[in-house]
Amino acid sequence: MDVHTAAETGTRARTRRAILDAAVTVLTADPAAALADIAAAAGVGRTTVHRYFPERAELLTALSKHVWDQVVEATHRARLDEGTAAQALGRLCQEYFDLGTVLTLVFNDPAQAETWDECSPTDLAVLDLIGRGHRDGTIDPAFSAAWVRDLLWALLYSAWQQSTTGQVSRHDALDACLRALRKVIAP
Amino acid sequence: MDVHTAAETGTRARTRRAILDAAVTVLTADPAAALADIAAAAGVGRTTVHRYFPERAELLTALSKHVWDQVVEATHRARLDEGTAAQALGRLCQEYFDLGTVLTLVFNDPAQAETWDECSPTDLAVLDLIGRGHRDGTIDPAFSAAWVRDLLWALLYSAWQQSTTGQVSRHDALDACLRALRKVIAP
DNA sequence: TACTAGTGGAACATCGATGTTCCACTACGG
DNA sequence: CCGTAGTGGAACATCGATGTTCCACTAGTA
Repeated sequence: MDVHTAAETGTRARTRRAILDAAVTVLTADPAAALADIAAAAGVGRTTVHRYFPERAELLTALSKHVWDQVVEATHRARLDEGTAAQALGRLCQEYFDLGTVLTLVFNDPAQAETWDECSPTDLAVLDLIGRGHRDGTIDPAFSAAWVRDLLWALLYSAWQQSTTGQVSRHDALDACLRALRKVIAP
Repeated sequence: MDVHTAAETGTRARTRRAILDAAVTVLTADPAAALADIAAAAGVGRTTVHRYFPERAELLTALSKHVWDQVVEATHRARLDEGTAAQALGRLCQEYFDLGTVLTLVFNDPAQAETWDECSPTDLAVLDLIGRGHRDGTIDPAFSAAWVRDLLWALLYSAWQQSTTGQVSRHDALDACLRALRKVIAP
């Protein structure tokens, strides 16, 4: 069957996906959740989880990669090199926001820090974008690139917080997030 | 001896304090850390930890209260009713920043959420302060009170992040944090 | 000096999460 | 209809964290 090299068959891919999605949901709520909880959330048996990810660490690694791939895609969709840097940063903010609380998972997990490499191409692209904003005058040079990047994440975290606790609609949360971002980076 | 009602003797108070401080440090780095790690960090035996906090949950509760007390004190020191609301919010930001990463602990712990009551007097005082800012014209009314409060935490988180990773000095991190805060809330 | 509070460590029992094995069941394509 | 991929569940072994008990040690103090 050569399962390892070829793409997995439909059923297997679907089950694998279901487990990863459930893991995102459950682990976001409780990073120390047991595999049994994840299996239940995915609607599969605990045995099946072990069939796809023999060890917990492997599930976490795959999960990290799963989320990471989404980040790379989202960053790509934001077309960082089009328009002014401030506009591109706004698009990036929207794209990341759509990924949901997923990101807080890997973002806060110290064990997966190596996967979330600060020097990854994506992170560098974001820093470059902010540097471009410093030069094209659409981002306040008084704030360092690293600070603006961290600020972006912090604002997203707040926005997710607001929309999760149910006080605010997703749309309003994103709107406030974008307005705050623009105000801060405005030169 | 009536240990329970009277204040604890010097030695006991000191040991208790050492355990709580160590717990803050260790649990901030890894929320799932074992009691043995906390004991080691505190420089006491694991048995001693159990002597002060028979169950892990009791340690977490005491820890939460420990941190919470610091927040209440910091809020008080910020003298929220003096000067303009924007000035007071700046002072509050500084006071909270000085508490360090301690706050991210309770802030992120879902199990301790009830202690961190959203409707606590302190939280209400902060929301009132922002409301005052809306009226006295020093805080942009386009941002709701809850959003500004969450924003404050988000900025603090970023600032701590920056100063922890060692790229930026504590002073510079706080400075950037305050400047960002002022820019966002400026009407 | 003797007494006591406080401590550290060894040893043990317990519990929950993890990982493994095995078997029965179901869906599905030949 | 039969064989196979995929699955669920029971049962078991293991491991680490937790909680408990007991005893020996040390620093103060009457």
